[in-house]
Amino acid sequence: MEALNAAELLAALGHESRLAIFRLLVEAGPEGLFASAIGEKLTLPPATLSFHLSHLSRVGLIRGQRESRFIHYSAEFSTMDDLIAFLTDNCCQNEVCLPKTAACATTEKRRSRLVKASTRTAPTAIDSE
Amino acid sequence: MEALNAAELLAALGHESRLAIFRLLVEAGPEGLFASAIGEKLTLPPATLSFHLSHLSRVGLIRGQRESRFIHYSAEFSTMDDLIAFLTDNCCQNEVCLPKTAACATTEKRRSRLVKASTRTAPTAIDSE
DNA sequence: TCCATAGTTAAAGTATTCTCGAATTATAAA
DNA sequence: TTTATAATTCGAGAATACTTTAACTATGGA
Repeated sequence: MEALNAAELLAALGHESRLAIFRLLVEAGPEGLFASAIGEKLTLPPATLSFHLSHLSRVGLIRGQRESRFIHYSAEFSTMDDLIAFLTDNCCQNEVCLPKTAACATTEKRRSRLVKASTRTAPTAIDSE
Repeated sequence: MEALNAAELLAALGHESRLAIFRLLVEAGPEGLFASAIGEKLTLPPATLSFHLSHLSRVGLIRGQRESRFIHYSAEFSTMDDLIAFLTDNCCQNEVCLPKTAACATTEKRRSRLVKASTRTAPTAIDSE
């Protein structure tokens, strides 16, 4: 996987159709789904579906693999994980967070998996493994 | 806070400047920062900064509060938390995830805090308390 | 009151993204 | 072969989003 921009990942998910596709694949788990199944569930025209699938693939959130005439898509869980880690990393300057902010509480657990890539004032890239 | 769309939250974060603003505020913690301090750190023209601050405010990711001549912004941690919960909710159909997918592992911990709002094929809203 | 500062809003131009029909590629079956 | 199916790429129009200058509002101090 390439070094990628967190903003790019978030922008990719920041669209109803792409988010729906991604959630479908997250729910489906490692087995994933065929493109046609996704298209049926979401009733998207083939060209539109393909556009969004390739966008999600490009940023590394999903992965497609041809199987005979079909293409089999699955979520890239590690990318999602890196993204979540990025969002919560260095939360509250690593001080103890307020009771409500569970997001911060998980930061420590994720930290070990985190590839450090963000500078403090210009957060930019996530290097995946 | 209003019922909001997860895609809207993600789209709001899916822009370099807004993500940088948000991360700055996440790092700053509950104390937050003045708008002017954000502008200086990121060197954004006032109008541009204001545009992005109001976008982030509108979707509920940050909050601004006037303090004399300054406006004091802080991250809405609960919104970020809801968003992360949404992303990982129902991951792998709640089966045990592969070793790598820590995002799934945290789903259970977050579930208790989750306001159920997503339908399976058309994920849409996050109701924040 | 008048001026300076912090920040927002308005408006308009520019750029980017989204959608979907039509054409195209890849595979498989008749 | 020829035909059918699964999916992608092309291309052009429509819709959104981004940036910026200029004008405006709000607050505080001289």
